[in-house]
Amino acid sequence: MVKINDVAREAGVSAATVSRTLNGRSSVDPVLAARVREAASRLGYRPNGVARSLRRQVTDVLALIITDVSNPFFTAITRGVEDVAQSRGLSVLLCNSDEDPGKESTYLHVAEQEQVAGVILSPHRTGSDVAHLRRASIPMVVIDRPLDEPVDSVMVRSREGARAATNHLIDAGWTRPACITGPEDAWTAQERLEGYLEAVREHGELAELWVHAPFRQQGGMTGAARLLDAPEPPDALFVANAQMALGVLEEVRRRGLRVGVDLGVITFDDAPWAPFISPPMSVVAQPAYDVGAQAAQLLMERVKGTAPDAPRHLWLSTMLIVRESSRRHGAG
Amino acid sequence: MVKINDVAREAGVSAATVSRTLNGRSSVDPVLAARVREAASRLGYRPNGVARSLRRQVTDVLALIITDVSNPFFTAITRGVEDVAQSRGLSVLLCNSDEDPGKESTYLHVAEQEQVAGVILSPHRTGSDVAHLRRASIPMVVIDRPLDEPVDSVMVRSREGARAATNHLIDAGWTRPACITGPEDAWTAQERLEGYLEAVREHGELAELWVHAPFRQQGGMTGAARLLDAPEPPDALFVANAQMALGVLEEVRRRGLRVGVDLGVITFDDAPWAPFISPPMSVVAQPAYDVGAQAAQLLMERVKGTAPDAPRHLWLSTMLIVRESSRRHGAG
DNA sequence: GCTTATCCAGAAATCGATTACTCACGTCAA
DNA sequence: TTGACGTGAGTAATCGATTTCTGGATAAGC
Repeated sequence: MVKINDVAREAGVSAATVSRTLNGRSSVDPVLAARVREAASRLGYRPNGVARSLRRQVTDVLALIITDVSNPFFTAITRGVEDVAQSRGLSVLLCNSDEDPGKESTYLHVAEQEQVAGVILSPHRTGSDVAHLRRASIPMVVIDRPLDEPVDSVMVRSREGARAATNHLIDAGWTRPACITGPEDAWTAQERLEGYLEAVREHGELAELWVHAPFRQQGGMTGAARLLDAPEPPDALFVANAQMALGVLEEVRRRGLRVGVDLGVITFDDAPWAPFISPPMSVVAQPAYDVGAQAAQLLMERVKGTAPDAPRHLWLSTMLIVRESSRRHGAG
Repeated sequence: MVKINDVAREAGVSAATVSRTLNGRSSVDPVLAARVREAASRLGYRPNGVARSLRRQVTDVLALIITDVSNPFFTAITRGVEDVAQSRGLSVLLCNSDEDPGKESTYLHVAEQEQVAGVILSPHRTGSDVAHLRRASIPMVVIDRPLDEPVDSVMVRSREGARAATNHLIDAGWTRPACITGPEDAWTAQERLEGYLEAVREHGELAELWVHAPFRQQGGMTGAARLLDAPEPPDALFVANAQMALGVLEEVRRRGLRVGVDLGVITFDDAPWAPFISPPMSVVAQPAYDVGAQAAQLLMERVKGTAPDAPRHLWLSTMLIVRESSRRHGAG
């Protein structure tokens, strides 16, 4: 490895001058500067980021702590974060917490230890412990779920989306809509259930049918099975995320039910495949990429110190996209 | 921030003893050790990872440089890498190069600057410049595509998979199978095209029909359009990745063609939605998660120095999964 | 009982950059 | 001509942990 002193020797100046030249923070004689630059490129000098970070007390790294990149919602968020970070010259440390408070807290430790410039966190519970980050004054932006702390956040109006989806099912003529939502301790799961319940209650007379299940394909399967095995099964399902929706489809198919005829289905998340399944899936689209990009933006401002003291809260809206799975077709 | 000296003072010992106690590399009087541990936990001491990395000359971070996390193949790889890394106490720096040599090389710089423990790279071209990493003696594992360097690699037998897929189309009764593959300069695109050509040539008499297009949904659309607009269009398509396949479906649908009747389709990558589209998509499944997990494993051995000098090359097999889209159904 | 080996804690060097401080040299104004 | 001031380069301190070096105390061996 070629170090700053090697460059200094090669250029016949001091290390300080090399540093000043390369960082441009203070003026350097053009002649020396040229010599430094020439020497640096001849030797292929690349400053040691670790040493720099230690001295400057900040790194060029953001930590992104989410539950699971495989979830298309988070995949898109990740892309959004990475794009913004990249454009600002930062890198992203990807952390999957898998809804496991232990993993989440391990990663929060890591973020602190590695002195990341900032953290984007999708907290498992509203009580996630970020005291350490706060103490280390590492800026943070929370996404997708709230946190009991005064920090910036970028959220999605889940509840409204859920309500709209459920209302749409009812308007389409389904009479027993049910909700398959995520785990009880997941805020988004609760919100979507709430939205469902609001819609159902607005219409009176309707049964309130729901189950909690893990936010995964398997969860969708078992959730659907439990609902459909009930004495009075639902005739339509509002599903709380895309991965679950695939499980629901699996179970529905296994039972030989026809989506759009025997059963209406609508789900959260406009996964890229939604238009192509049979029948095309109606969805509540979340602006996932934007959630990531905006969160990264807010974080950058905090990192640079150009943000106001008070925490900012962005609420992004969902969009109801009606395709076929939620429409009621005659059974012919 | 509480530092090692604070702990030392609190415990009434020297910083060296605190370090020794907490790292357990050398023996420390049990009484002192207990005092240190107690002090550390009372103060909530967390060693500064940057300082540690500077001294130890390695970080606890791996760089994963891929083209795009949004591609389900890479999403799964990412998960595989992250799981193994996490179990070994390392973190993953996620880098999307978007098939852009510039971005790729920027990220290789970052990896070197940040002194990552190792790099997992899906190189854009076989000539990607990793000389710097080599000079910095940062271990590396290459995935998905080869590199003109003697480094560990984990690859997929793409060509065989492509051949099997094409043979399957032919066996199913399609007479003019075509291939929609990735960009000309992408190795996997070439390999899959080669596999297609091998199969076609084995059968003699068959037309060789193919187009190159970007490995994205849009690319699949335009690729399909170009093929289908030809004077003698194909009657079956072998598509080189999942994202393109969605584009192909879009175009096919736009033209009112029926998959499985007017047109056979099979694609690379068993995306989670493949069974659920209409008709269910036949695929060549790649062991994506394993590619990531194995690569991480190999890398860990290199990092620890327990690997043999000679580079190791793992070749993982694909699996042909026949569903409906590739079968030939009567047009009635 | 004396010498040698062993063990362990503290002092100090180290990792590689950045930056506060110091000082030499020039310029300009009085 | 001299003093004040400004510019810019070098010296050395600094970031916070790890680790080598050093020396004192104890144990073992003859």
